[in-house]
Amino acid sequence: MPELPEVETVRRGLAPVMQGARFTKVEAHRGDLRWPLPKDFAQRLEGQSVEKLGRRAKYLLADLSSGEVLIMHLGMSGSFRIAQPQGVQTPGRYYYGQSSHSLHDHVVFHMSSGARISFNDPRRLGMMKLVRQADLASEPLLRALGPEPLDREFNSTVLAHLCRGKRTSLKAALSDQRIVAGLGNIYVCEALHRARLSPRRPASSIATRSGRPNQRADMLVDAIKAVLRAAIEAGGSSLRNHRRTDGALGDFQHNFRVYDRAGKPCPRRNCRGTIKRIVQTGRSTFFCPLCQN
DNA sequence: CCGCGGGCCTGAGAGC
DNA sequence: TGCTCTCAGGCCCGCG
Repeated sequence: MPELPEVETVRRGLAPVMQGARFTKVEAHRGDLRWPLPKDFAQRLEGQSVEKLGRRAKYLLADLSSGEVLIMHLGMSGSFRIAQPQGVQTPGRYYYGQSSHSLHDHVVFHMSSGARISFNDPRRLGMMKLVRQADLASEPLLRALGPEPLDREFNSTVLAHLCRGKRTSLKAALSDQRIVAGLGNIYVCEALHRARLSPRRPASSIATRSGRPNQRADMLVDAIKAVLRAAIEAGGSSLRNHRRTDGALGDFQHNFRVYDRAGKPCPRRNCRGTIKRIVQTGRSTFFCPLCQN
């Protein structure tokens, strides 16, 4: 499921009930996620409080009072749902007892804030891992990640430099977490359409031979930032599994310009093209062959 | 270094 | 109704 906007939506939902709260009880119903949970997973969390819930790329990072960091990834189908205890009922929320815990709720956090947080992941391609804070910089999952696209430091100079000399396609380059961290199949397609760039174009073509950004690089960076901001604003995109932590759907899927719109007219003003689906590096790419060059 | 394909999993939807 | 096939928002690994 989740790309940067979905993960950020989840982070914003979880932060109010996790930050400053303590794990009073942790249930690991299934430990065989993408990688097995450590045997002492629950014990290492129980009693610890969450000092901060952050995000890096598509990873959620909970800084714990123990000096460890809980790294969480939603894989393709992971989601978190918050249930509030009876007594602090808010309309539209799920409550204890109303849906106790369902088939794919593999991990459940009970927090001192009163919230019960369930991690649901049908395909079990998600993961959780505990590492020492001091080891975070050398953590293999995070070490090679490229810049955060919404940070100031992500600009056309940086992107052009990273794409310099790359003969691989723009689509593949933007999907590569080492070049820019957090984009996935949807937002790469959407950003390229907004930037009017063909997904088939060589990545190197956004840079001059010496690695300086050209106009295409400027367009692309603006498009990436714009689409991610808009998607976060909309609470992410709900196709199959993504939900906000209160169970509500995200809204951004209604704003897709190309993703999953093969055969439909290009939404760009005055463009008479038809959205096409092709396969690149084993994944569907959607684009308008007329206005994306 | 690079691209590609396979693998990890389950479930939804299409077609027969 | 039920079977089979394909595909899905991610990412790691090994091959050539």
